[in-house]
Amino acid sequence: MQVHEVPTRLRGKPSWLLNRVSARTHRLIGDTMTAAGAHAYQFAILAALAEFGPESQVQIGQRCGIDQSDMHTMIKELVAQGHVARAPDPADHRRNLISLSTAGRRRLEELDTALTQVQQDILAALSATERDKLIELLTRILA
Amino acid sequence: MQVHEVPTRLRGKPSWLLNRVSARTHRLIGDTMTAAGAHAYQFAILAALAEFGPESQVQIGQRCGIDQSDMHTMIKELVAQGHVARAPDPADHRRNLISLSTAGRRRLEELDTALTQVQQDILAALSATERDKLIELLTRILA
DNA sequence: CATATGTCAGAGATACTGAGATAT
DNA sequence: CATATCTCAGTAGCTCTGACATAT
Repeated sequence: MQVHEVPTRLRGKPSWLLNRVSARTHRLIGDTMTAAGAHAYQFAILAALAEFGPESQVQIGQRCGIDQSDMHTMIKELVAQGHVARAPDPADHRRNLISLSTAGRRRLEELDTALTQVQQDILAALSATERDKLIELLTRILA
Repeated sequence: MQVHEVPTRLRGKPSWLLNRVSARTHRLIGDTMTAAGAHAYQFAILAALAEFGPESQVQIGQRCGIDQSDMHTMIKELVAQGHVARAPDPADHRRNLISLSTAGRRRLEELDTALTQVQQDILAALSATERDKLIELLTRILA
C-alpha cells in the first residue's frame, strides 16, 4: 500500500527503518495481546517468573525493561486473574515476592504460542537463516 | 548496565529485540532533535520536500508515515521558523502547497548531519557489511 | 541517616479517531 | 451527493518523573 515513494534520506537510515518496523510489530503484538485479554508487559513478567522463580517487583522490572512505577498495575491485574500471587518477602519486608501459579504457567504457554505466531508473520519475508541473522544483529546492538 | 538476566522467552523474540533497539534509538534521535530545536517528523518533512518538490500536507504525510492530523502542527512550526512556506494550491483550493525555503534546505542538511552521526552511534557494534545487511533485512520486512 | 521498595498521581510524547469546514 | 483536504479537539497506550510511606 505504499502509494508514494519514501524520501531517500529516510529510507536509508537504520533509525527510521527500526522505528517503522517496530511500530508495525508493536501494533501486531498489541492486537494479539488485546485479543487474549492480556498486556505485553504481562507476558514478560510471567516469562521472568517461570525462568527465574519468585522475585520482587523491582527485580522483575529490571529483567524485562519495565519501569518500577508500571509494575504495580501489571501485577495487580495478574493477581486478579489468578496468574500470580503477591506475598510479603519474609526476609525483607519492603519487598513483595511475586510467584507464578499453575494457571499463570498455562497462561504463559498460551501467550507464548500466540506471540511466536506473530514472529512468523512479522518475518514472513525472510528466510530462516536471515531471521537468525537479524536476531543476532539486533542482539549485538543491544549488548 | 544489564544487572539481571533477561528471560529467554523475551530475548529470543524479534518483536522484543526490535522494540528494545527501537526504544533506545528513538530516545537518541529525540535527544538529538531536541538539542537542535527540531522534531523528528520535521526532518522527514524537509527531506520529502527537498526530494520531491512542493506537495500537499496529505501527500507528505503519506510519504513519511505521518498522520494527516499531526501534519498541521509540524508544518505550523516549520512555517514559524521560516523553513517552509504554506500557500493555497491554485489548482486545487482544498490543498496547501508546502514548499522548502533556502533556510529550510540548510536546516535539512544540518539535521541530516546530526542524524547520520546518530546512526553511527547506534550501529557502533556492527561492521559496515553487517550494517548494510541490517538495512537490507529491515527494508525487506517493511516492503 | 541513607538507601531500597512499593504505591500512586500525573506529565510528556506518539499515534490515532472523529468531527467539522471548505473545496472538488 | 460523494469525496478529498485541512483543522482541531480529544483519546489511548507507553514511558518516565516525582513524591511519599514503609522497611532495611
